[in-house]
Amino acid sequence: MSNILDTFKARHLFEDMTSPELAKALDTPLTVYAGFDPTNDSLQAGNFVTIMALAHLQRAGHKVIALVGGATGLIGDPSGKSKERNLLSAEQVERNLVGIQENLSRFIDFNPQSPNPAILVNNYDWFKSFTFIDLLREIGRYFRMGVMLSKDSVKKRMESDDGMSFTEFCYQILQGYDFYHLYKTYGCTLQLGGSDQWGNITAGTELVRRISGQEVFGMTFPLVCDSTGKKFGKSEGNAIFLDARKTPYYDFYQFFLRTMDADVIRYLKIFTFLPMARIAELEQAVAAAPERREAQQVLAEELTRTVHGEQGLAVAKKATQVLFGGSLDGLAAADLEAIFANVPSAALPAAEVLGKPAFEVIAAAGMAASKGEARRLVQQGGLSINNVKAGGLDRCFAPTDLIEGRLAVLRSGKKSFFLLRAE
RNA sequence: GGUAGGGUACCGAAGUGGCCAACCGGGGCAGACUGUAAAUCUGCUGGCUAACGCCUUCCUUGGUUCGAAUCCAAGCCCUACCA
Repeated sequence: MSNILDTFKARHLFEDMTSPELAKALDTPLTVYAGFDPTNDSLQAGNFVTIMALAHLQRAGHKVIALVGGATGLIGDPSGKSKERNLLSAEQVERNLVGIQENLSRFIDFNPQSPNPAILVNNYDWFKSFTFIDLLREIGRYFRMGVMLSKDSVKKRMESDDGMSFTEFCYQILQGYDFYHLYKTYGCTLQLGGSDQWGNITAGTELVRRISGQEVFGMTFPLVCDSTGKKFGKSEGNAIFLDARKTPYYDFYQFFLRTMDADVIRYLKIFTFLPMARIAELEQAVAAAPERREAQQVLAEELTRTVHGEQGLAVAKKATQVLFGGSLDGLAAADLEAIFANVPSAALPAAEVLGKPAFEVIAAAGMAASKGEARRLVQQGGLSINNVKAGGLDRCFAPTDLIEGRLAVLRSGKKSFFLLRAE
């Protein structure tokens, strides 16, 4: 357990800590927490680092608290945001909590029967009855204006054209109080977060110190970017979700399979529990034969298995095999239905498909946002029907394009599939 | 409350009476090259249209004008400084 910090460092999970004393403190089991934003009913790939950090700590014997920011989510964290967020409704947050715990349970053990179960808390539970007066009297007096104003997240926003509202400014007070509350209630003495959370985390450690005189710790991990500097976790502008209803098994698997060579080893360290020796082997493999994408495959498999289980992984791999294996000949409509169970699809009356120009059909089916977009796609040769390129605006749907007379697999570009049913 | 500046397409940002569906950059979507990589190059990126073209747009509402994103008035919102 004493080398948990070394593990973090070796796996790119360590950026900074509030005090070197933390290294010693980690020799005995601590209670640690990290926060998640309930902006959605599913966590995203961007949350993986936090999740993995907590999971490592739990495995090392520390007590883990996952905090869902039901209250702070109602406010919106200004860190790293150039604009104020839309506020969430309380009911929305409530719904999102359920999904988030489900996601977390894939990585972190919440089972109360376990020897060291994690717990999930919602800060709305302690903020809902807090009055403005309570806040000012009990917490506000411990916060110094100079410190608050000098936070990076505040300074940046003040300098931007949009400025900052009081609501957002107070975010650090709420997050700071979270830490105090968890310290008081559960003896929590360590908060984890991304490096963008530094200001909020220190707000907490300082509040605890001022009120109780106790030193508590904060630790941050680097924000994960790919080698071109883009924030990790988005594919073609869309977030990768852990919930299969939002991101199908296939897309989830593919997202990791498409990882760049330059990133894949680092990702293996961060996002998997594979032993470092195994990762070193894979590093060799990438250097020797990058085109085999062995490391990418392992990465995609590991994560898909963890999040979606063996069954989800099997579906994703089968689909990958079929789609990148070339022809769809010999596959029954029922097989395709199963493989594409989570792919966007639409059903149209057969009369609106057969004999109609392909671009009109894909616009009607919703694969393209407008006829103009559909036309563009077809004109530029970006549309494939059943894995065969369909060029030309005059391309029409023929009966032979429908497998068993009812199904067509449409693809735009290389990666984006759409299932069309004719009824 | 005062003063100044500002609100243009997904974002940033030109345009300041007709040549404007609106320069340019980013992003996005495709194509070529590839290893389902990166980099690079090419096309597209309001709606309808095979196309000519037509239609709806430049915060809102009115107005001036043959004609407005551009001028005027009122309103809404944002920012900075002052109070």
